[in-house]
Amino acid sequence: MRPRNVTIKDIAREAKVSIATVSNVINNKGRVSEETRRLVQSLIDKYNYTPDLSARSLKNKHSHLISVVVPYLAKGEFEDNPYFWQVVSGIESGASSENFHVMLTGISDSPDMSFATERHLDGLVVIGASEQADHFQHIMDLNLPCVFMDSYITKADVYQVYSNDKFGGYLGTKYLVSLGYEKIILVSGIKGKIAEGSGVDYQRWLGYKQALAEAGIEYNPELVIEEGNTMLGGYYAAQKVIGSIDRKTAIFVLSDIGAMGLIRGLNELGISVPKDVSVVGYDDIFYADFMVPSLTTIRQDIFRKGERAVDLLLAQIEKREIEAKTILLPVELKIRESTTKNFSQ
Amino acid sequence: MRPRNVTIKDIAREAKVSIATVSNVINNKGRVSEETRRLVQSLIDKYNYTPDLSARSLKNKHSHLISVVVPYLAKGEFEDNPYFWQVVSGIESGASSENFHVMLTGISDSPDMSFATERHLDGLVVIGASEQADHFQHIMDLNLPCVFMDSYITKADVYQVYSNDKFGGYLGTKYLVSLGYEKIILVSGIKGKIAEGSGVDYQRWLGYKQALAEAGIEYNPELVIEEGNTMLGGYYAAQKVIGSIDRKTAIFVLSDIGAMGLIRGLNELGISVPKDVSVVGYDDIFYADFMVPSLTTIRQDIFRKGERAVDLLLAQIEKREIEAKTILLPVELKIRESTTKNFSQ
DNA sequence: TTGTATGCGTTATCAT
DNA sequence: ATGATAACGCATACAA
Repeated sequence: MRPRNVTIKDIAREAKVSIATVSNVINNKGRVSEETRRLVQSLIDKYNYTPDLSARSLKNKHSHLISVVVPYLAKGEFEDNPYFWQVVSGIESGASSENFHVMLTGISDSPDMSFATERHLDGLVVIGASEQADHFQHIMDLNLPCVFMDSYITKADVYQVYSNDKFGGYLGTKYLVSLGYEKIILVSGIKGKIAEGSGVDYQRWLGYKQALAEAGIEYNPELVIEEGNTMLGGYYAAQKVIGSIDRKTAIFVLSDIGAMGLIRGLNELGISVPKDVSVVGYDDIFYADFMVPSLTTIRQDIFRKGERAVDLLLAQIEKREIEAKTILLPVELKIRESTTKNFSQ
Repeated sequence: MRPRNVTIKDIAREAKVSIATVSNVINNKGRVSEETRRLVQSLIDKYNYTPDLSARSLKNKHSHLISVVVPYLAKGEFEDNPYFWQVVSGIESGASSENFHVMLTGISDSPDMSFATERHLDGLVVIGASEQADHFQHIMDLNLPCVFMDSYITKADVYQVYSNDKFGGYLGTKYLVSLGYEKIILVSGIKGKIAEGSGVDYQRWLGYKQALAEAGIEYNPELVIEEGNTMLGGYYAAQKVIGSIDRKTAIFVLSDIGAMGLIRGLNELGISVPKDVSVVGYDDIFYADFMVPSLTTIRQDIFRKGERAVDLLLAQIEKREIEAKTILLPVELKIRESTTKNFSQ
C-alpha cells in the first residue's frame, strides 16, 4: 500500500556503518564518535526515519502504551459522566507529554485482560475498581504496573490515587447543616456499596455521618437513597425524596451528574432549587458553574487527578523513586447558587 | 517481572508439532487434521496462550489498533465538549465489538503523525479536519485507511461521515421563524470558518440563510456571532448579543455546549430563557434534555455517528465492499423548553 | 497434512 | 569506536 518504510538497515547502508551503530545513535547508547553520530543523525533526519515500535516492543517487552480501564460500570454510566472524561483527558495529557500513548479500553469489554500482555502494555490506570471483585485479582495477576483510582484498595503496596472523599462528605454535610438544615438526604451511588463498606461513596458517607454526629443530628438510614451516580439515577431519586422534603430538608448528591438529574426531576415535580430545597453536588465537573442554578459542590481537580495518576504510573514503570505509593488529593467546598440559607426557623 | 509468556514454540513443543502447524490452527489457515487441531487447541486453552501482537504486527504490518485524532482544536475545546466524547464512545464501542482497540491521540500533540506508521496503526478516524490545513496533507500522506468526520472534504475518494448540517441549520432557523421571530441571531464556531466556506458551521450557516430567504427575511451579517462552539464562547456571546435583543429576536447557537454557556450568560444579565428570548442549540448532547430549561436543539445521533465512522473505517481496512464512501446521517428538530412562541405581535 | 527455514526491524552481546 | 550476529514471536513460502 504505502511505500516500504525506511528502516535502520537503510540508514546503516547509506551511512556505511553497521546497524548496531545506527541503533546506538538512536538510543544514544554506547560510545559513538561524534563524527559518525552526526552523519547518521543527518540521514535519520533526511529520511525522516523513526524506529518501528512493533519491532522494538517485540524485543523490549514494552510499548510506551498504557491503557485506562473502567471495569465496573454499566454502559452509559461511563460515557455520560463528564467526570470520567475529565479524568481520561488528564491521563492522556500527562501521558502524551511523556511520549506515551493511551488506549481506551471500553467498559463493555470482556473481563478478559489478555490484551494487556498481548500488546506489551507498559501499564494500566484502573478507575473505580473494587477489591472484592474478580476483576481485581485478574488485573493484579497481570503483574503489570498499575495505578488504581478511586478504589480504596486495602492491600499493601498497591499504587493508588484518590481524593479525600471522607472529608468531602463531611464538608458538604457540614455546610448544609451550617445553613440551618436538620434533615440531610444523601443521594448516593451504586446500591450496596455503603453496606459493603467499599468505594468512594462509602467514604463520603462516613464523612456525612461524622458531620451529622458533630451537629448532634441523629443518623437516619432512610434518608440515604442509593440510586446510582448517573443523571437518570438523580432524576428518579427526585421521585423518591419528594415525599420527605420539608422546610428543614436539604439534599447532598454524591455526584454532580446525579445532582443535575435530581434538580431536573425536582423541577418537573414543581420543586425549585434552591428556593424550595438546597442541593449540594460532588465533583465539580466542568459545567457545574454553568448550570441553572449553578451547583454548590465538593470540588476536586479531576483533570489533575488523571495527570497525577499517570505520573505515578510512569514513575512505577520507569522505576523512579517516589515519595509514596498513595496520592491523596484535596477537596474543597465550592459555594454556588444551588444552596441557600434556611429561613424557615 | 512477570513469568515469561508462553509462546507459539511452547505450544508446538508440547504438542509435538511444528510451530507452523500451531500458527495454522491459530489462524485457521492451511489444512490441519481435525485431530491435531484439537490437540493444539486444547494446549492453547490450557496455557491460556494468546499470540504476541507486537510480533504479529511486525510481520503483518497491522495492529488491530486505530486512533482517533482531533487535529484542529485548542486545549479544552475537546475535553469540555460532550459531543466529542460521545463520538469517541461510539468509536470505541464499534471498534471493540470488532476486536479493534482505540488509541486516543490528544489534541495538544504535535502535528507529527509518525506514531501512525511507527505503531502500524490500521486506520484513523479524524474529527473536524479542514482540507485547507497542513495537517490534512500530512494525514493523507500517511496513505492509511482514514475516515474524516464533520469535514466536508471536497477531494474525491475520501471516506467521510457527517450529518446533514445544512438541513440542520435550515431546520433550526425555520422553526424559530415559525414561532414568530424575525430576527434570528446565529452564534457560530471558530472565527473565519464561514468566510472560509468550510466546516460544519459553514454548512449550517447555509441552511440558516436558506430558511431566512424562504421566510423573506433579509440576511444580516451583523447577526452572526463567531464566538467558538464552547461553553465560554457562548457565555461571552451573551454579552455581545444583549444589546440587540428585542421582542422579535431569537438565538440559534450551533452547539449545545455553546447554548449552555449562552443561557447562563444571559441569565446573569437578567435575561431569562425562554421567557425573554428563545434559544435553539445544536447536537443534542446527552444532557440537553436535563438542562434547565431543557434545550430545543437539532438532534444528531452522536454515538451512532462514531459507530458508523468505525464501520466505514473497518470496511476500508478489510477491503470490504461498501455502498458509498460517504455517509450522511439525518438530523431532526427536538423541541423542548428553551423555545416558545413569540407573543409580541 | 505437516515441517523447515526465512524474514519482519530492533536491541544487545560479544568480538574486533 | 564499530561490526557481526543472535534473538524477540510470529507468519509463510516452500519442501517433504
